[in-house]
Amino acid sequence: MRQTEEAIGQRLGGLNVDFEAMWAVSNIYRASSAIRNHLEQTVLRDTGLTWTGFVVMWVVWIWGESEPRHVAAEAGISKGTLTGVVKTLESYRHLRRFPHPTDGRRVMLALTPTGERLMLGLFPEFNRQEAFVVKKLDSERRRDLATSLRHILEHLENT
Amino acid sequence: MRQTEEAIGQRLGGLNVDFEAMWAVSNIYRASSAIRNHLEQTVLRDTGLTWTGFVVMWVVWIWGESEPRHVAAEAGISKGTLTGVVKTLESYRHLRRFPHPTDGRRVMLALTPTGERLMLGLFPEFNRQEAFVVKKLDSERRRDLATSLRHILEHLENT
DNA sequence: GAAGTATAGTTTGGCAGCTAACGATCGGAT
DNA sequence: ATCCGATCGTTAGCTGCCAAACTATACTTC
Repeated sequence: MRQTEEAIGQRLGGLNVDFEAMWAVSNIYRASSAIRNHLEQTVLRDTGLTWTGFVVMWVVWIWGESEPRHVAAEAGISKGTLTGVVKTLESYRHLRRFPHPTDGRRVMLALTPTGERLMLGLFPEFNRQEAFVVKKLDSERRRDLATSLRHILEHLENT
Repeated sequence: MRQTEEAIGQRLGGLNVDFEAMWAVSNIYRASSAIRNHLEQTVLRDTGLTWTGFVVMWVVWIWGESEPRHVAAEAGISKGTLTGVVKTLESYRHLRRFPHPTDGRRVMLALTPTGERLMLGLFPEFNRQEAFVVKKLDSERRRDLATSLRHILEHLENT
């Protein structure tokens, strides 16, 4: 890691680089990948669920019957991706889709009983691993981290 | 966003949830996705490069001639993924691979002259967008953010 | 009833992401 | 010289990720 910083210093020394921004963005991305891998290799491994599959189930679990565009927005993925993930979760019998009562364009999503049971058993484990991930940060730093990231998200959403 | 928190409070109220950890992890992931999209839709769009394509070129640019497993580690992706991304970058003539002088198992990677020129023009733009991404945070918060994330990364790497 | 505009969700094409297994190569021990 | 264990990079299979285009449906205006 220190070697990396030296190599970067040497190559980019002559340029006018915003290193604070660079490290912030780089670390967000790397932490995100590492966390996803960690969760997929621990809690999610035996379920066959991917990170995104879990998140989609979680959103439907939280909100109850929902519509695809809303679930996609809450999960932070595109509608096209949501369609693909729902297809996968349907094949696992964790989630089902059915027509909207009055609008033929719309679709409703809900967890199956199997999916509900899975979430009840899985979420506490998932949350324990989330706590493990941030274990080295004290409470204040965790809140500051979440707050800074929310500011970034809001800034990008208002662009 | 506030509605989301209310729905979560209602569903998870009876469980013993570490909300700080949950929000920290969730926001890391969402910020990461949003940042990648932003960069792919702005600076990288006209180049045809993906986020990961850019990162791989950047790593080879910083280190000079490199080997795949090293580039994969620096870029935070698996060796299998690195092979696929290198294939894409080779087809764009941005990067080339050639045999290791003495070890038949190993491969060397280097940017082509075209790739070097692209990085010289692209990186300052990329870094400007990185600065834009974190624009709403002051200098101290940016450093704290990068530091907290590095602690998370180190913790996960030592598991 | 017809036309125009908008919305919802799906499909398409292409790229990325992982793990696990594989083939090629290397180095050490015998 | 041969064997064995380890390493390197690639391949296979599967899932996720996007934007853009498409089809079906809804609503408003005339």
